Amino acid sequence: MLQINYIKQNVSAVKEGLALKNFINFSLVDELIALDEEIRKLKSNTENLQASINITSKEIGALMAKGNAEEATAKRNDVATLKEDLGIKKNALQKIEEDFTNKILLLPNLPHSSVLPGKTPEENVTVLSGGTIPELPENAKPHWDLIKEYDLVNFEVGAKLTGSGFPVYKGRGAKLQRALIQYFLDYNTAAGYTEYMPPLMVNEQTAYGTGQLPDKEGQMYHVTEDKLYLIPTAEVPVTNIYSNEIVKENDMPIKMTAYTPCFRREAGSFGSDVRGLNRVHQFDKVEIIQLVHPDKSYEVLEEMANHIERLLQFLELPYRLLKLCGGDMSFASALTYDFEVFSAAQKKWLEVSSVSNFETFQTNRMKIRYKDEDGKTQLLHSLNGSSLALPRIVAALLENNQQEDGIHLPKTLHQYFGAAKIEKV
RNA sequence: AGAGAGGUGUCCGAGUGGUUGAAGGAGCACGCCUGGAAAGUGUGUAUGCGGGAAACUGCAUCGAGGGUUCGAAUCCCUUCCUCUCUGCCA
Repeated sequence: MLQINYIKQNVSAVKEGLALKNFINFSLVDELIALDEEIRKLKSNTENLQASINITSKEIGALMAKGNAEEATAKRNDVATLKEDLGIKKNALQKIEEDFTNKILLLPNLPHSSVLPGKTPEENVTVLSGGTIPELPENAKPHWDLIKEYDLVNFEVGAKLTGSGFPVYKGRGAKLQRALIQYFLDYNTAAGYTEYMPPLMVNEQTAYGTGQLPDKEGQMYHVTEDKLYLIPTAEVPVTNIYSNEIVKENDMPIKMTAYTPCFRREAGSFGSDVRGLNRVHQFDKVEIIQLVHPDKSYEVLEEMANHIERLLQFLELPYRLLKLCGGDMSFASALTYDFEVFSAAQKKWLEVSSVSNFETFQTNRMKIRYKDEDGKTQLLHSLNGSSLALPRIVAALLENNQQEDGIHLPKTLHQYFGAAKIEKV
């Protein structure tokens, strides 16, 4: 959520930023400023009324104590008049405030000054790349064939149990999941991230904190009976661990990692994007999250990107890093990098990690703050990134490493998987 | 799931309608005392929003939301959470 004081002081910069994010309803900005003025006026109005009521009430108390009932009654009547007036004004204030809140929630975060314009994924910029794309023979198979051939993942059974997009991992397929999760967590904790295991369902307040609500309501599974949402990413519960906290300056940066399944309705997806493991409703992901001093957040963003890049190097996958253009960034993000790996048989770049700096957009909603040297309360910056999302990593690992005698796993996984390759059955 | 008890500041803890934003204690910060430390001692020590150059000041907040009242931490309703017992259960 943007801060109204900032908006008021930087109207044109705000509008430019919104334009970069393809948000062109500028009149909303002007409307918000006008509403804020109105709220201020009404507020001081009601507060003054309340102040005189408070004073008179104390006077009544004093008069009662003295036994001066007559004067007390007179004062009571005064208060009654004031209260009537106050009631009307308070109602008006409440309505305007609601209106204001609903409207300011519609504003996306402003992009960082380095974000380039653009409306579609095609306009993202490749910042760097690494690894080598393997030369596969003509008959190389896409992962959806390999998982059948090696009996690793069964979509049909998943569809029977739940529905499409809920894979059942089996045997070595299941073990590969477990190995990857274990490896990713070890890699993250070695870098100073504290491991968490959060709940997989969150309440409304928590979903609102990281920006899933009200923006992405339809993308989450909703347990209506208990008013809970299945988490679309560990970011939601884990970032909220510090909601409504004032953290000590020495405790920054806060570095957290968590493995969770992620649940996404993916309404509106179709075509080859959803083939095999490319897009599913339930998948495993290890996430890294940092809460940092605002001066450090962009430094930390680079650090997190480096951290993820090294992980992809250990996995020996060909990768590239994209800097997202304004129009392709998420609602809450100020700057986002996407890591993609090349899945050599389907000849496709697949997004496996998204690293973002949200600046104060989330922390403002969650009220995650610290005290600066002057004793003033300031918002932290929040960042997160996947390290990593499993299904597409698995897709690329299977496709890129397929050989005559089986799928050769990268060295770093041998110990975790308990074997150097997945043999043919 | 049923019955009961309870949720107060960083922590413990008092407070059942009227200078209570909240006693007392601990902790913490600064000062005094000390060769240094401990002990002792003095002062200070919540958050949000608004006004003010500042001193300071207004409003709100005693789990959350609503209500009664001139006035609520205190009374009523709703809701969440914690604990104890019973039930159920991995």
